[in-house]
Amino acid sequence: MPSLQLLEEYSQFFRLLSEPARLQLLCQLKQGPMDVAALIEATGFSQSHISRQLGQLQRAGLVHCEREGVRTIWNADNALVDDLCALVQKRLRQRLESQLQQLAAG
Amino acid sequence: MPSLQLLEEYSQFFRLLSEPARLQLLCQLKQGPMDVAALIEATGFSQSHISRQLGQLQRAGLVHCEREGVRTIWNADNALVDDLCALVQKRLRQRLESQLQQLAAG
DNA sequence: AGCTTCTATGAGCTTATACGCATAACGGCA
DNA sequence: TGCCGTTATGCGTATAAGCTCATAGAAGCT
Repeated sequence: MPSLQLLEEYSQFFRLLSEPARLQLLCQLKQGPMDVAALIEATGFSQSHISRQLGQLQRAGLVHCEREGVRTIWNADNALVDDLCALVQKRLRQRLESQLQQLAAG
Repeated sequence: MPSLQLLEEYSQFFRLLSEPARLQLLCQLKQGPMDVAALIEATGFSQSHISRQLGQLQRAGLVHCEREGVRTIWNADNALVDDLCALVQKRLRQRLESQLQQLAAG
């Protein structure tokens, strides 16, 4: 069994992804590098909120930024989140299909 | 890009895994079916706490239970969490190795 | 240097939830 | 039916974190 410390690290990582706002920012950045103004436009979040969430994602190494003059251009870094989401999506689909079958059978 | 609703579902799922206690319970059950008394013994959590966390995992379809007389025997249901944790572990290792290299290079 | 624009952060409010205590609900047994 | 052991749940508390407002910090321009 994984150590408690490792479980703690896993859970911290999953916690990052447990916030829709952060997932949404990640997905936006997957489309391509963007500055904060574009993220505000795309998501409707406040500037400070976006800044904080990006900070968390950055500390986890999921995004990085390059300063371009006065603007900060943010990039998504890693395919991991896509893979994780794909697995979860597959699971969600399976569950719904299973529920559908039960409904049909009942 | 995934819809906001789908992102919400992803995040709810990740939130389940964002609590060390739940991950720990899942890992224990991966070892084999157990009743609540055994889980209390193994984790040190209170009975009510365990009951609630198992309830959440059950609603997500990650565990299920069979009543055996007065006891409830719990089982882990799905390999998904193992896969997710494996991916995250790989990522954590990569990051640590990268930091190590930077330290050596600096 | 002073002004403007863009981003990061401290302070505070609010909500969500983990966690324990007490107790209710439920199943088995005499 | 009454009692006991096991699990679920209402309630209260504490803490973590999202979110906003205001403001500080940083970068470019004149």
